[in-house]
Amino acid sequence: MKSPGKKNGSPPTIIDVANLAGVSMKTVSRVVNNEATVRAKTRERVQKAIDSLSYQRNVFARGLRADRSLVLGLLYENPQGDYPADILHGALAYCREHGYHLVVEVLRGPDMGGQTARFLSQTKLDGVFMTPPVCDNASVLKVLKNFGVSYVRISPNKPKRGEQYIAIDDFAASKEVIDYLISLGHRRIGFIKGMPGHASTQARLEGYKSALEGGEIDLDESLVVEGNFDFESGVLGAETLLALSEPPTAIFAGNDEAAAGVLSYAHSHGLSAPQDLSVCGFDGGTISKVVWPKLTTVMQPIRLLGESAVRLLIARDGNEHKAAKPVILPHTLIIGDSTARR
Amino acid sequence: MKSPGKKNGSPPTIIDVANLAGVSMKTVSRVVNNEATVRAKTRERVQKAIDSLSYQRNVFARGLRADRSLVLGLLYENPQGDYPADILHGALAYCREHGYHLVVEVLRGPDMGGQTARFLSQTKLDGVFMTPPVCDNASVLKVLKNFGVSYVRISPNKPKRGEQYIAIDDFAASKEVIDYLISLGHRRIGFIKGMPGHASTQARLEGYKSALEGGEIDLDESLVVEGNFDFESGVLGAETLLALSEPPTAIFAGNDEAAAGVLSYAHSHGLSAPQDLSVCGFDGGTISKVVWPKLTTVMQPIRLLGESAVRLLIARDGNEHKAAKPVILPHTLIIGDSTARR
DNA sequence: CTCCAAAATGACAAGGTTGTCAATTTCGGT
DNA sequence: ACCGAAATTGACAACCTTGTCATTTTGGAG
Repeated sequence: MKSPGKKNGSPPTIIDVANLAGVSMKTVSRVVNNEATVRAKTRERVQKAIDSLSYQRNVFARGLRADRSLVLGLLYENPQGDYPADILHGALAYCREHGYHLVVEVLRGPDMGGQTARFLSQTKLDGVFMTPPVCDNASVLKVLKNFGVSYVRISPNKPKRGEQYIAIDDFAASKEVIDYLISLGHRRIGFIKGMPGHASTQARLEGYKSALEGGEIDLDESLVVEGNFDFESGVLGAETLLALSEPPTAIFAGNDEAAAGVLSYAHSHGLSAPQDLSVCGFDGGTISKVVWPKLTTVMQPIRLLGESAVRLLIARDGNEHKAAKPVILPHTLIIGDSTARR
Repeated sequence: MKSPGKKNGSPPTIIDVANLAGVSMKTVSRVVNNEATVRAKTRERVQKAIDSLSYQRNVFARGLRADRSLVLGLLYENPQGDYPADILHGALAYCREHGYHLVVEVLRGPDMGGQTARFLSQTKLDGVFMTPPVCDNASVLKVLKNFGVSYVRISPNKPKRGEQYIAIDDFAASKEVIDYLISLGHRRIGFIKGMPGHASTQARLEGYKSALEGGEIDLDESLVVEGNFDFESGVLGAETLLALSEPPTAIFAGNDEAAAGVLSYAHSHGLSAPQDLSVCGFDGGTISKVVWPKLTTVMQPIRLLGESAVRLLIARDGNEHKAAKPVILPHTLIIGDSTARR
């Protein structure tokens, strides 16, 4: 079963297209690469030939000749859980659509910069994108600059003006959650922080504070406890908060996994949610849907994060100094069964 | 910061190595490709030159010239959830280690064979691996054979003797779970099946039956209900089972997600696990750890599945008729908090 | 020591694309 | 209709590796 339009076994080359369209192979190359200096009429004729032969450029020949490799890199630290997996899925889908490949490198330990350097010197990459905490690692960023590799940061810590990054509006999303809890009559709301150093940890805390202020509730520092985005920190956070002399009636955990920890602690101590305690998470992935009760949470478009990162890198690939505007993706407040009127 | 040993900007080529070692580039090529006909002494000299220049062969030039592309493919249907993500992770890691790339293709709808054919005619692949249900799709397998692409099936339905596939021993694992429940004193054990057509669905059911037999418990068909590996089917399964005039004291769901559904149904109907009902899952991923109570489940080495698939493909790439032995990976019974003595 | 087969090595081309730069065409202004 | 500048197109080399096939070297038998 051969694909239609082929005369012999081997796939059509740029020369076949050129012959059919009656132009030189260089002009075909120009069309394929979307270069500007081709007359519309010529372009159309070439495109028709491309379609009729279902020509696809040979990735290897291109990679060999051009300076671009058509390979992008994803750097991250912790390959567990929904978050990186979804990023990866989104990125892969978009890469494939556009003929790019994706290599993944997991960075670990103290010398991330060195690992990055080794990685880059072995693989010629057209661009790199990173999730926290890698995207906030100074030595990694330095190496990337030295190698002249363009990069996109996902949810970075302190993005500089004009730097290319992608994020959601953690501040606003967090504020929405707390506003919702306040609207349900809650006035003592616990907050379990995310991983220290993560940009979103800080932004979500600010959103929390801002919402309290808007609701004319005084901030009680004892209601804000440490955490790091995992199940165990949810358990510990709940333990601390519920041991207070005046415990909270609602807890906003740093993310869904931590919220699951809160639920778990509550259940095992005879508290039922949402009757005795309202719980909110953040992420909106699988976890929020399989725990009982289903979490009220913020849905992040995580796949879209990965997809957007790749889109930006591909758009920039070649066109060196494209304006680098940050991309802020939309979020959605999901009302689950884990929150109730006080 | 350049990598050590490079004189100018561009990386060393096979010619640089040849000059340094005092041989022809062809001989270097032979060493790099581990071909047999190189004298030990020569090989050593070349290897030293390779090391001192930290030469790495250009993937594109190789791909262009050689018949092999160094690209493997992963075909699957449903890119959601832990399972495919973990497969992908394991596969990607091993690919990178060995200089291979990985492209991912999601097949959907009725014409999987046609999609596969289109995919293969566009990309020269050195091998393909598939998860269920793609790996059981007859038209896909036929297309793969027609194209002469070697493939590995993960958890296939009816593997033929001598065919290359990877799986865990679902039968034994399931039996272990039921044996454990029996050892806790349970005698009425509900079983929620997995997705129809999946090999593991059948194997786990057989394991269930075998264990009952071993425990001298008569099979009650009403305790076995349909399902399809998702949360909702766990909810529905629990509803059906718990509505029986003589309901089960323990339920073994098809996988963790379905088990989470069972827990959810139980909780919302005033039953607490494990006191009123023991629940078991299957997979051992994130879900089993974030629900309350933590699930008793079977841990599958999912990442290892992906890694092994790639390992087999790479080993076979080139050496056409390597003996194709099935690979059975080990599983582990994880005792959680969702099961208790009856 | 010579000869021969087998083993080891080398010379050269080919693979499909894009960069460079030269050649040709187009088009606005006279 | 003609000129010159700008736009468009084309010829050819180069990218790096491996397959083919010829050549050289090795090592053992005579």
